[in-house]
Amino acid sequence: MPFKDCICFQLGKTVRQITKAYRKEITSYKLTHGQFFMLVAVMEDGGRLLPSELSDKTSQDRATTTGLLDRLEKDGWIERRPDKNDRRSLRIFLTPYADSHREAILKLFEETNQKFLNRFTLEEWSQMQNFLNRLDRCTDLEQVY
Amino acid sequence: MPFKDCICFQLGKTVRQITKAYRKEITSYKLTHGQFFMLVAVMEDGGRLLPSELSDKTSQDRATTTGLLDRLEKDGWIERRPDKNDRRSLRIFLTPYADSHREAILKLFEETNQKFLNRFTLEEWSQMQNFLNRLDRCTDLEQVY
DNA sequence: AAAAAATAGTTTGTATTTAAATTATTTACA
DNA sequence: TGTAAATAATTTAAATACAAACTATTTTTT
Repeated sequence: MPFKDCICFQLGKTVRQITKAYRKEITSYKLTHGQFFMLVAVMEDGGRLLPSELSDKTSQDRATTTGLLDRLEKDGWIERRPDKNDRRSLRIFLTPYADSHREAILKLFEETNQKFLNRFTLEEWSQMQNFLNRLDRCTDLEQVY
Repeated sequence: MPFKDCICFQLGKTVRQITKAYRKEITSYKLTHGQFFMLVAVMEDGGRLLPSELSDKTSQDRATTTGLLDRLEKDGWIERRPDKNDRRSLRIFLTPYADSHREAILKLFEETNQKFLNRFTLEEWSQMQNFLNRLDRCTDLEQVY
């Protein structure tokens, strides 16, 4: 099997290219694509989520999430506040600045995604999601077939 | 559109998970997944490629390729030799050590990939590739529909 | 209640990724 | 020929990714 037919390579390549396309769309905000997605994940719920919940939601490592939140906080998009019931926990809040850009950012997120979706029929798209889910599920290669 | 239906998020998540599965498979070698893929790309042709050719082949940035080759060289897998015809260029060669592991590594590469392919029919697989290629091609979101 | 285990989040260290700048060399062309 | 443009590879700097270790707190178990 030639290298270019490797599933991991093909997916990786596509992700890198799509990421680049997103980057181009969000240049007006001083955000990396990782920060952009994390911010969208926060904005969608209007805040109050735990870092660990955001970590699950974005499917990213906790340490990675910490770093993204660090930079979003430093740049004035979010704020960490202690949770009242569990002193181990934090709640992530949007700053007034972020709130004032919430609509625009969620719209940009939707529109950019739509540009990709436009290339597929609904059926194709659900087929694609089915494939991806199947790959996700078979991540533990030792499982019984 | 909820965050989890975002194409970029879904692909990214799948890539992270598949990458993790590969990592588990290659633990016997002291290689990261990025180094593993680069090494496979070198081994497939038996060496002599330029860094820029490897960069194209693996769809990775040149700077990234430089870094991966640095570590492969440091760990004794490959060697950079000057190109005879163009003094700007380098040729990447496998060391005897790498050569002695070539068969095993290419086999591991094939087998791991096969474990993923097994979950799909041939038709599904070519459908998936078609989708990925379409996403690749529409990376420039401004192109005419 | 005290000890052990689990959980939330961070830190540390190394690797990867990318854009932008840099050096050295080769090619194109005026 | 000589200068400009292009090419090959690297370096730099900042961000992301992730395993492993760590602190603080809560939950479970004995």
